[in-house]
Amino acid sequence: MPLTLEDIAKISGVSRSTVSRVINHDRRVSPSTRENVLKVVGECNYFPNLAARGLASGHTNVLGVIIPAGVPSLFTDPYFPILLQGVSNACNKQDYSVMLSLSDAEFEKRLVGRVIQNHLVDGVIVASTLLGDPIQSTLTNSDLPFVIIGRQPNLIANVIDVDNRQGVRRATEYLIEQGYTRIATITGPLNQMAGLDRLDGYKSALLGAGMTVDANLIAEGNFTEVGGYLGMQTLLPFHPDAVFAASDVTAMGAMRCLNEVGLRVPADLGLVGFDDLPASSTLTPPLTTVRQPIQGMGEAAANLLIEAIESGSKEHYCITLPTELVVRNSTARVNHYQTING
Amino acid sequence: MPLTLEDIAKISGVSRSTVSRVINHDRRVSPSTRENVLKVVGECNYFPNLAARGLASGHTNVLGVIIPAGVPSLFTDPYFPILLQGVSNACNKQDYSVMLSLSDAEFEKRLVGRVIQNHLVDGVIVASTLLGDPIQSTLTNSDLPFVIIGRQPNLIANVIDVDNRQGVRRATEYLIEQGYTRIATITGPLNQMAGLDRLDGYKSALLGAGMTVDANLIAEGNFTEVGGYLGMQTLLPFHPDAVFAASDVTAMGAMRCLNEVGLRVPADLGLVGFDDLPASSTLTPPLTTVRQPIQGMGEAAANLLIEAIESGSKEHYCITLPTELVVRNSTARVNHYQTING
DNA sequence: TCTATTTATGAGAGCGCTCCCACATGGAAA
DNA sequence: TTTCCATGTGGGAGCGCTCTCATAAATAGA
Repeated sequence: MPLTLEDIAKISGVSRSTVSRVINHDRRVSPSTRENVLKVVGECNYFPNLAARGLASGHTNVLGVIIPAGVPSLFTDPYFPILLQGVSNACNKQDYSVMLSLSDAEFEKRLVGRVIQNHLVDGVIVASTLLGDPIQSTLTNSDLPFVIIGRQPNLIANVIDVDNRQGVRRATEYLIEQGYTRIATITGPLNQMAGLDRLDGYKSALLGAGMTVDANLIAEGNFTEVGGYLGMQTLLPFHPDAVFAASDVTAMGAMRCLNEVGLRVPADLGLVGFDDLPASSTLTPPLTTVRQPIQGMGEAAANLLIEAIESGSKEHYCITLPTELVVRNSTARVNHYQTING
Repeated sequence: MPLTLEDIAKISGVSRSTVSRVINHDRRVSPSTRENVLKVVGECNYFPNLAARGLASGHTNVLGVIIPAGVPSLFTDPYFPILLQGVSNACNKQDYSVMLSLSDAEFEKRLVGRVIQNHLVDGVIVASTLLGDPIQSTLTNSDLPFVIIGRQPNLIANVIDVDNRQGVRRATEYLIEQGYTRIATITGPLNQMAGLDRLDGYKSALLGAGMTVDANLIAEGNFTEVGGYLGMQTLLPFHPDAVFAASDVTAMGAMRCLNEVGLRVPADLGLVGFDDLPASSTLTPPLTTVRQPIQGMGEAAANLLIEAIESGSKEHYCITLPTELVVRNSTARVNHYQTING
């Protein structure tokens, strides 16, 4: 039988209220009493019953993380584990716990209702939503605080995002500066804002440099390895000399395709990814990529949500984290002039 | 303000107790009353407050999933997402929720104590433990039901495992049957039982076939891509003609290394993995591998845990799921005789 | 018909906590 | 001295459920 507040109070020779104040960091306790109580709490290995606390106080110190069904990259892209680790780290630091809700299509609605309504969580983080996902309106209509990762059009909410458009634009500009002229892209899923924004960044860089956007050089992918592989296959007949892949995993798929047909990166084609996954620096060749702080996004989302919960403020914040172009060997353009004449 | 049991009772014209019985599937309610109450519950979109339920009943219908710190493959191997999806599916079906505890090293002890002690979860699933991880004894000493994925020596507990040894033995035997004679392995981390068991299966197949175990043909890996890459590098000087990689991701790393030095799979080397990840069938060449039902393990763990929680039984079950050798092109041994003379 | 048994429902206590209010102190201000 | 407020502490109510027990109604057995 675990100890209760009452037990700790009795042992420390104070009242239940005082112990409650101590464990909730209430200032109105004398230092000596506090110290004494904390000692007993430590010795008895006491942990408050969160159900009771939740019932009495109306909050549980639990954040929900919802990953909607129908995200094809869930099983192949380390994006989600890394994001979860970020959320988890931020929560650990602030004594929050993480409730994970991986909905499968079948239970999606029931699940979301349950998570939102049953008062188990103080707020939710939605990782990766599809455009027009009903979860957005469900959450907006509830009065549960929430944070969405990845901006959504027309949605006033707490949003953590990364500057997809600018990051991709910079990467594409870099390819242009390197002298590539037939720059293709394998996009992300175009039912996600991140996919659209990255495509947009690619286009705007080309247009900004006075180049034209060639629909033949745009292949739709879905952030998966297989998507990258297939996308590269459809691009091949149009002879691109560089490819921007909308995620590192996509780039890996593209690379596999290139290996198969005997094309070399970067000798025959330049390749740029997006994410900067841990694995990307050890690819052959190491991948030039747009780094986004995935773990940082998880942390930021958790922190913003906790802030919203604890302040009770109805303000909405939209935090856009910067990206950074990481240049590696996959875009080390061979200087043909030198090669031919050297 | 959300509705309470009391509200539903008032609206339906019955007592709180009756509504409680209805939502808890208690048989002792007349069909007409039940139907009536259910209608009101549906119309009002009522969900019970889980904190209150938890407090009153002592259980929360929440399972904890603990992934200990220090698992290097967490971010690179889709094993964990797939496992989580399995757990999640089984939980969704039985109205349980999943509490995820990704401990980082810093907070590990506190976190585990909190999860176990604070009565937020009815039981925990430990995914992947390192040998001698103190979490085992912590859990054994608590009286919280738990299930460990992956057997542990000298641990009497609920265990879900896969027949690593037999699966690998079969795969290695297959390599022997194919005529490979210098069969190497890149192991998993040898501080995990799965790593040891797979190595053991490899050795036993060789010995069983009257072959010798050559320490030069054993490279230690850690289930990561980089581990596979480095492992392959250390094996190369000893000229293996086939490699069993202890995970598919490890095999991918090995393949990258082979590509770099210009060795071809399967022409120059046979390669076998373990897992059968979704991506493995689309590699070039498609990977021969030992399939383990990762999602099934997650489901089995959740089901076993829920069973243990609801029965209150102190019995321990050890469920070992079967593996299956999936033969693909990465072990399509070239028939040299035919090649030379054909 | 009357009691024994079953079945359906309601009332009350209490799970372990938080939060509000009441109450003692002990100085500082009047 | 009295009045005031700040500070520290204790007591009580009550969060929304579940669970045990009591009671009412319906059925069965004598």
